[in-house]
Amino acid sequence: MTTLAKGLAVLDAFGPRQPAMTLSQAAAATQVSRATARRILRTLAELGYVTQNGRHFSLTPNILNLGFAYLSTQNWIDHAVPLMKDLSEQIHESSSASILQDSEVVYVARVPTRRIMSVAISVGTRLPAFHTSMGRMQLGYLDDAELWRRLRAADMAPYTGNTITDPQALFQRIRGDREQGFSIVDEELERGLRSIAVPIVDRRGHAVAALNLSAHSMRTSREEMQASFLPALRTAASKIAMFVN
Amino acid sequence: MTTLAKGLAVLDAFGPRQPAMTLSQAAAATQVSRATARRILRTLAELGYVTQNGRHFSLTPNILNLGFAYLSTQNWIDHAVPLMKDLSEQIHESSSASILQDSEVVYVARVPTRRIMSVAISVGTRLPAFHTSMGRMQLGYLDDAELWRRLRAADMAPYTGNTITDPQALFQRIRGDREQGFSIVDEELERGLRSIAVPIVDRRGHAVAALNLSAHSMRTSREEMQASFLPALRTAASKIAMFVN
DNA sequence: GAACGCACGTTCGATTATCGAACGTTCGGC
DNA sequence: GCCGAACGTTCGATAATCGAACGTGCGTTC
Repeated sequence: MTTLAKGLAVLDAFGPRQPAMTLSQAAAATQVSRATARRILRTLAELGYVTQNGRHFSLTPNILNLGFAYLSTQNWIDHAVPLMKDLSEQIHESSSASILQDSEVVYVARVPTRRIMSVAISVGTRLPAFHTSMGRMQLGYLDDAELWRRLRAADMAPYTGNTITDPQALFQRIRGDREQGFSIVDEELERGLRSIAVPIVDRRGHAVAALNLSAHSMRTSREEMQASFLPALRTAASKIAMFVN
Repeated sequence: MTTLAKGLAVLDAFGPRQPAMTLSQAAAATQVSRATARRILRTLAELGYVTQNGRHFSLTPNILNLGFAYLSTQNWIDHAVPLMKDLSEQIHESSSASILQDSEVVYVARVPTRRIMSVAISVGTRLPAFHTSMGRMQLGYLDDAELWRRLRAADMAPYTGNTITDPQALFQRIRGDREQGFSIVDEELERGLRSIAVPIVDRRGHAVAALNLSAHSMRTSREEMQASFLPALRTAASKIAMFVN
């Protein structure tokens, strides 16, 4: 394990549970010696990524630069947000964009209306790809071998009674969603939550991201989603797609 | 310069201008040898922070984790967003929260309505503290010596004809804003933009952040801001303050 | 189309930063 | 106010790191 890896591990160790850590706590949390933790924290402090008051080290807003370096490389996101806002206002529901990363989707843009999910979704949030509409849509663009690899790698713990956990069933569902060009997921991640997603496809035909709308399952039926959400969602996605390279 | 510092410099080197870099480009951009850049990029790839396709390395969404590590240490932000949304809906204008970092404010939460600024503001965006309402409000909580230090350090390039660039005048303005408990900035950063900010104060009396509302200067007068925006803004800020430690 | 030049990625021994164990220090409990 | 434990710090042995040299692939020229 290199110093760089350890340093990043230290940064990663900070979180809601550990907003501030002493040298020893950081060492324990990242499995490095105290001497190492000391050097790393000193370096990070010099670079302005952490501050030390007393014995406790805590993160500074400077590390936002690192995190947002990724977002700033994805120029299309900037163009997507206003389009998503229009979409959200037209449908009166929250809209999100996410990209697929292994077996998770990572939210990269979000226009919320009222909150319906128990967990607060924001940019950077990760959700299990196999149980979300945006995840399934993007997984559908993988070839069979790769899709099966990820199906085997992911743990299929059910979130609700509706969660599809059978790999074979998931495989067919994902292939079917790809076929029809959209994915609707009904209360598989959370009771009362229904969402619909379409892919954002670049000019080479690759799905670089997915765009969705989500709503209360009681208020919006599957049919209603397909009839009234889908056309607007597709229009927005194709507009956004014009900005991806 | 340690390896950790160089590694972080490489991550930092990625941006809108350089979404993808070859090994040599990264080396040149960060002033390290190609051998060093090679090892760093290999390590970052192993950790999943960058991917290599062909000769080009690019960032993966994993680095968002790093950025959001900071936000997740600031628990109050999660509680602030719904309150800001209420505020924004009540006033029909965008609301933002930011924290002061040296001579810049860093946006940590934002609830947009229609867009009025030329640059898109999002979480992580930085603006010059001395020419923003949120910045001035937080600067007002520094003691004289520290405030003067930052006044001297900042470059005072005017953004519009209204921008206050005289240090003495800025000092008095900041002290006055602190006195009255709010700051209104009129078209100093961008023509047509007027905004009002109040501090978010912890129980020790420190300003941990600022909260603002911004509007078109033509549509909302200074007096109107103070009369109708300020009370709601103050209420929201004091509610948010209850969540800061 | 072949030869050249150039820039790139890669390799390897000298060098330097790094790590584990021992040391001094501070804090909390009794 | 003493003791014990956990903490931060130091320093020589060690292992990762760096600069210079190497081989390779690509574009350019004649």
